[in-house]
Amino acid sequence: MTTPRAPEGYDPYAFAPFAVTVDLAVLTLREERLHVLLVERGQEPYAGAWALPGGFVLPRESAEAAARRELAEETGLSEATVAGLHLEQLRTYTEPDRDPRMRVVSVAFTALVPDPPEPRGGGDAAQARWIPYGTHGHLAFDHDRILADAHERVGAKLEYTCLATAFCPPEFTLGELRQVYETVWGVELDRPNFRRKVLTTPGFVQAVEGPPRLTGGRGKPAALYRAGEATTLHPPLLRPEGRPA
Amino acid sequence: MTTPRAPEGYDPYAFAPFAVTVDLAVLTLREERLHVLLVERGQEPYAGAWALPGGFVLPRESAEAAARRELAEETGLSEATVAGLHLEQLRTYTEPDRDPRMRVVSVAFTALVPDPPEPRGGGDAAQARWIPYGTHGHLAFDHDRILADAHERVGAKLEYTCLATAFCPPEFTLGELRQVYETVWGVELDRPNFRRKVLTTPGFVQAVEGPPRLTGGRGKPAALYRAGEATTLHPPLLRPEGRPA
DNA sequence: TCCTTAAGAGTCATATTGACTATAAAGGCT
DNA sequence: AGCCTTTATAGTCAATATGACTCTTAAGGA
Repeated sequence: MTTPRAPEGYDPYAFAPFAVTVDLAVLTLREERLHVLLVERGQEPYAGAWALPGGFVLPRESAEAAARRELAEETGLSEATVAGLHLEQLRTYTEPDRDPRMRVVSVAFTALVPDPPEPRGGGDAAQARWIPYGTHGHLAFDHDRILADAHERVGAKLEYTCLATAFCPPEFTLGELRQVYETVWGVELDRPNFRRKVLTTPGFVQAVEGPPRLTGGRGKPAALYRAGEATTLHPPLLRPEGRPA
Repeated sequence: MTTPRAPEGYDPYAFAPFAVTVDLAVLTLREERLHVLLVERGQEPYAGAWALPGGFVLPRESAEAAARRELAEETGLSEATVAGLHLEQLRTYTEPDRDPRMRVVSVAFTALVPDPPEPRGGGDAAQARWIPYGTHGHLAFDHDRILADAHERVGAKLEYTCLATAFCPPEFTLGELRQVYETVWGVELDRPNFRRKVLTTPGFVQAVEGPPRLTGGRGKPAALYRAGEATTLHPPLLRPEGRPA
């Protein structure tokens, strides 16, 4: 009846103080596999377990700023580089017992990184490493859930946005772009059909002028493309089989 | 350098306490228009302005539980009814100055309500009302942004999920379902094509047996349907014109 | 030189959509 | 009663988009 209603009637005793953190699901492609940046915990609880990188939101900082700061710290990338990366709020995790020590609300972000650098080991006893997605056991806290949510979200957004280019360097081949879809979705796509779809979607990619070709390894050299101005795909590029689960 | 890293090294002085609230964008359809549930603020700041309903998250409560509790309080619907409504986390708003008094992080939710009841006036001086979307002026705090984000999200999810049925009562006609799309998107849809799409999408709706028809007003009586078991639409039901903006 | 790998150009059948036409079945009016 | 308006529902047809393939080109490796 007299439960506090916000934003009227701020009573200093009407709310409990919460700690607010950010957790990052940092994804990248290495050697045709999806990898996640994980840190090994040095302290209890969950000492020795792997966890998503993250940290406290500072008193005068937004969650997004905190996430970018942590991302730079954990990956060793410069602030300027990190400023250009795709970083997106995923969801906020608020279960009262998600941290056994105290009430912590965590704003989770998904970050996509092309060309992953080796992470610098954390200043503490913890190490940070790129781990192939799915090969880590159970993560600390509710990070299994966060990571699964991130993977699902990224997979879904590949269908109807141009997100895939965020996994690629500034210039890329259509083969590399197709690899993104195949790796995240775990399926094989038909090359000619994928090519047709990408090239006929206005604004998805734009051809790079100049030396029109580049050879990476085996096979015929491929043309290079840059990300276009479009952000959404209409019509979408749907996964095979239909169901997005 | 020695910025606190979570989840290791919890230092009680390493983080500032935040207040955590929920804000609700409660949407419904009344008389072929999209309406949003707003409360009038009785106190400073923004006294007299309209705002989204919301309130503090209690010490042992998840944000989702807080949102459902607030939703029941503001709409006057029973807890059992509210338990069945579509409630979905939208995004978390964390700008340091979003509340001029103190640091408040707000987890925003979108709720969809069929058959809207008149809201009960709040216990305080504030009143709660259904307002046609777009006819409210500027809302308090960053609630303009939250409401716009909610509208955009709902519009996008209509394309590739079965969300539209959440706006409808348990049994509805295809005309009512089409109204949802037309109202949220602000477009007119071709009746026969819409019908074909809905009926050929497996699991979107299921025909109601028994008295196969019901008359609401003018025109030929329409058959009744219930929401099906499907949650996603494959292929999606895209907005006309392409662009989702 | 031959084999393998991948890019890139096409073809063809099918599936899905968008634009329309037509009929049916109600209520409101005159 | 007779007509007009409104909405539901059944179809048709052409334009698109997609999925499954084939074929050629241009590398690298053995």
